[in-house]
Amino acid sequence: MSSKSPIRVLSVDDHPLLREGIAALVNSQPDMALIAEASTGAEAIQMFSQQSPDVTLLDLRLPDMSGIDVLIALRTQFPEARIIMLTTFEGDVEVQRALQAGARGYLLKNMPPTELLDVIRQVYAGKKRIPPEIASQLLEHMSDEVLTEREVEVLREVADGNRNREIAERLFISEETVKVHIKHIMEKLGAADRTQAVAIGLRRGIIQL
Amino acid sequence: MSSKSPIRVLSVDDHPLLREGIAALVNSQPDMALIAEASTGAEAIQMFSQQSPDVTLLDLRLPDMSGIDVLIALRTQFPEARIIMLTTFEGDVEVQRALQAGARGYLLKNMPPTELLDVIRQVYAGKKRIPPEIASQLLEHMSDEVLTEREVEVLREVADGNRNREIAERLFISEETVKVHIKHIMEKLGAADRTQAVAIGLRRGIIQL
DNA sequence: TTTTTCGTACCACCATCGAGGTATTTTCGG
DNA sequence: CCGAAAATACCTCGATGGTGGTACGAAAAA
Repeated sequence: MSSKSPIRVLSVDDHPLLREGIAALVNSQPDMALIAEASTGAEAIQMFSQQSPDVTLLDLRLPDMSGIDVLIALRTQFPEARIIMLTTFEGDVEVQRALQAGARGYLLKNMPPTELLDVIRQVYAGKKRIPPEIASQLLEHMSDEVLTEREVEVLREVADGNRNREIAERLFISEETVKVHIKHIMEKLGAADRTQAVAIGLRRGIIQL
Repeated sequence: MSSKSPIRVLSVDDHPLLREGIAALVNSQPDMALIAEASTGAEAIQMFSQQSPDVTLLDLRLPDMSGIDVLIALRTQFPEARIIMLTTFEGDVEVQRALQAGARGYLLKNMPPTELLDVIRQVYAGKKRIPPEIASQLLEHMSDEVLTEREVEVLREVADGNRNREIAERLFISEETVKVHIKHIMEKLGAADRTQAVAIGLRRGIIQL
């Protein structure tokens, strides 16, 4: 066992302090080695290409692009990439999209370090690992209908405080169509009005502030 | 200089990985020493009482209570406590409340480590230190009128998707009064309608999801 | 190919919201 | 003790939002 080569880990996060913590943790394990770090999506893709890490820890929020997009880019170029998403929040939509895009793990940043090490080893061994609290939250909205692209777009406009007429102008559609979209959004999210739809959309990670 | 006793630092954060990063960073400095850590507000207060740190790094979001409340509790018991708030977000209201409650510094977690070290030294030396980007954001809303307790309460109800009549029932006031409150809220926040008021309230940290 | 989903659009109708104004009581700081 | 601010309440009225129903073309899935 001690002769095996260590698990080569790439850490992608825009918080230097957190990267520092991950580095200390990973390097303290005899069977792991942090081989590279990145703080942006572009850097992440470059580093991955150069280093071909065994396991990649990927933050969901990066300065230049969404972690999901990095995930998709990496999995497209390197289908066998083993990637664990790391995030502060628990919007179920983000989790769902990450898993669909091929993430092998999904961790909250406030989890105990042993949990992270455990997940790294499991994912390296080819398994998938999602903590129970995230899995259950995911199941809760499993049967929910998903908003379409257009609906998300409209919801964003609503969150900006635009009136139906303004949204219509901005999206080059009629006010009536906007109403239909909003009706569907409220039905799908179980919201009583547009305001609650925005609140739910934010809580579930469908839109961002 | 080398004979001086080091700056004794207490780190309070519910993210073990981040604490690990802070520990590594602080302990790498010859003039600093991390003497204790805490992951909850209660722990933080206990640790502070026991250790009397020179500088305390305090996360804004803790599992048991708000970082602001911890800050207030500490400053009440120990008026000379030198506390630096550390957070992921930039709601100006949080910053303002923290500074009013006597925080000596306010840092975002994605800042470079040298910045943190710098602030620790400055605060230890008795100075206040708020990074320019936070200060400017604060100034932007300096002249804004502040929402009253009641208005915040109403805004929370609005965010939950309640209609005016429902809010009236829940708060035991008339629907007309609710309208007046909402009118004032929109005026103060510069919102076009209730929905945008909620979005702004969330962005500025006036209400939480 | 047929069926379903999505986006588009229109209509009528009622509920709700928001603007504008006035007024009373309480509370709090000067 | 007085003035300002806050919370309460009522009124009117025009603007906006949300419900229900129908419809059609395109694209995607079956």
